Amino acid sequence: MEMTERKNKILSAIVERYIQTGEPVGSKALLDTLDFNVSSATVRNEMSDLIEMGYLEQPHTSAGRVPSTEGYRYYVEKLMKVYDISEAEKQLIGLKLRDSVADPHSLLETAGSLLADLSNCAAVSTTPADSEAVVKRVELVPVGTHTAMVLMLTSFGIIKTRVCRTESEITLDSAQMFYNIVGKNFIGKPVSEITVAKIQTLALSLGDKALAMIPLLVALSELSRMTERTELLLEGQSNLLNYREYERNAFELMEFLRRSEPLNRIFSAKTEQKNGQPSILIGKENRFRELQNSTMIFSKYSIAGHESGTLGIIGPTRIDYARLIPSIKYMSEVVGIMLSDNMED
Amino acid sequence: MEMTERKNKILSAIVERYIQTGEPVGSKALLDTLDFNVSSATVRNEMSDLIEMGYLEQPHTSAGRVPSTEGYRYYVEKLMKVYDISEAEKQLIGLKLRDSVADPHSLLETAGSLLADLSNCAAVSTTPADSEAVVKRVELVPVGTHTAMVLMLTSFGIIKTRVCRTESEITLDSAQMFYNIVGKNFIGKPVSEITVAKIQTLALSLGDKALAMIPLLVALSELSRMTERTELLLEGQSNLLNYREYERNAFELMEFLRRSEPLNRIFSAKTEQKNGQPSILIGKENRFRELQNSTMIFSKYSIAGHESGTLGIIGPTRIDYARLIPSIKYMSEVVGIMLSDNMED
DNA sequence: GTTAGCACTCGAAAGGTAAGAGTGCTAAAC
DNA sequence: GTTTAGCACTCTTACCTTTCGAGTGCTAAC
Repeated sequence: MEMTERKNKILSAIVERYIQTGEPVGSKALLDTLDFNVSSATVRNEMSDLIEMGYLEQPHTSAGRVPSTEGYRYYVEKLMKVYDISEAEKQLIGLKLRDSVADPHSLLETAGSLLADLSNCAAVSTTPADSEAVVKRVELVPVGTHTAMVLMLTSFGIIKTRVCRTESEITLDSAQMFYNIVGKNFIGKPVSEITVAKIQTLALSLGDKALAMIPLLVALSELSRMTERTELLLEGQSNLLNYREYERNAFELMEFLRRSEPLNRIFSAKTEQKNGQPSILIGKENRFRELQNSTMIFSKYSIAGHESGTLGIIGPTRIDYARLIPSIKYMSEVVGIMLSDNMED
Repeated sequence: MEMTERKNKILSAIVERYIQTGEPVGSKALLDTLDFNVSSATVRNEMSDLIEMGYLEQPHTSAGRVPSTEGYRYYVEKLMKVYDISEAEKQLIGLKLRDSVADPHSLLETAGSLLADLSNCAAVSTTPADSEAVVKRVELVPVGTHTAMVLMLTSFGIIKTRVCRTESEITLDSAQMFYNIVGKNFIGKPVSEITVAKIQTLALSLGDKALAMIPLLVALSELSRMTERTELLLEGQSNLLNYREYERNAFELMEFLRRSEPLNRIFSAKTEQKNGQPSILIGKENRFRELQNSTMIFSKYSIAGHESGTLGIIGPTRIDYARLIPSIKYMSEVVGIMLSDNMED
């Protein structure tokens, strides 16, 4: 069967109405929405075609229709008219984000919470990570006789610090030694090369100085791990409780979101992020059972051209695609720009 | 009416059974639990006395009894036999916490998530804060030509850092100038004195150098704000969804927890934390409507003798007091010790 | 191809009944 | 005076039935 212009309009109207109300849509209720005059019977005929084509579903015989995963997909790809994000919203986003631009973690946290409020869904974000990052600079800031802060700057402009304690006193000499070791072995190398194993071999060659150096070097390797590994931030989970569709299994979904590995796997899957458009996974398109009643929309943000992290939302399938897709796109762009700005020079 | 030994035992049995099952406790059901032989009628008589005394409530005539706020309070103060926290649990806590001892934020996060798992409730914790902290040391670590990291160490051993960007290039001279200004005006002073207002007056006396200094000084003032202000961390909210008592209003409670001010107000209220015991607020004892079906148990942790933050849980009133109170106490002690250790010297 | 008409389906809401848990009271037993 | 058996009573829960209405699918006519 072919999609006709009228079928398109009807499907579109059903999806949009269902997104609004969350109730199955009946043939009569649609009539006011449609911009052409037909009877409910005609609409019914069209609807039953749409069911046959797989775009609609019927919870039970005497109820209205509900879009299927395929229906949403068709709507998103062919029918939806994407709203332009309003100037006011842009302003708001810019303002809020600028407030916490200082460190990536809090920027992503703010972005997530903003997105959660905007969408009435749960928002997820990942802090920037890059296993290909290269160590650009390392500093040791003595803070006490036995305490120092190790600071690492990577090629992507991300600065990470870690306080560390040593058994033996930190002297000018030992600091110098640390810089020597770091300069010779780590500066200019990818963070992935700063491993505990490597540090152990290094320690062997240090003799009795090893004891003083090891805690500092271990701290450095931990900084490297932090740079490689992304942190997953979750905001506004409680928003999900407002949806009928999660009445029964909100706990299951929330627990799922807490375990960050599956989400990370989704994000890192080779999703074809077509020309900068957010990725969308609707209902049954999700591989994880826990998400099959949900939709995820997410977008990678790039720091200086490198896809470094992800920003997105999770909600029921009847999410407001037309409004939220551009918001997420815009937000991830802004986040990327702000983080890129931070690494200037 | 007087409490008798038998009334005590009955009340105790009711509370403990209700904590376990969450169902109103009937007179017959109690008989097996009691270590003396009476008929259900006798128990009923005692129960109706306990209702008169305000320790029990009846959801409706033909249901069993449920402890009232006063009933729990009496149980907690007079009847409860506090379990000793097991060695295994101590070990587990120590192990998990040691893993993330590096920075206070992640330590508190781990502690909260541990507590949430342990209790099956939501856990809250606050990062250490002290408005009386004194600036001990400030460092400026240039990171790029226009980027530097400002580091502040306070008397309580807490290190905070912030990346900051300047319009004009950061030179050795400007760094020296920064150190001079800081040394003269801020070192040894309470963080509360580093205000934007103060910085503005300072800037006036700097003439054309002001432009270079202001971003750095503002960063410093922001660090001070961060030191004064605590951050509230929330873990395991989704655990609450498992309780019947939150079926209706889980959303309300979660939203309440998200707004951190009320919780901060509760924590900072002059709660008589008697000889190191955790504070307990049961049901109606809570001033906030949203918490009147809940119990909070929380304990302050001290860094080097100063109460610096709070660690606790929020759950239904039928929380396992006897097991959780010692856990929270122990955990807050350990957290305090670990954070104090960090500031040694 | 469209529409009016109508029988039909099914869920949600409302009412009615029965079962069961638990009570409160009374009067007798200890 | 305390304890207990006995019993009528209360109230919730579950289950069943009925009713109502929204919405359908089909047919025949336009």
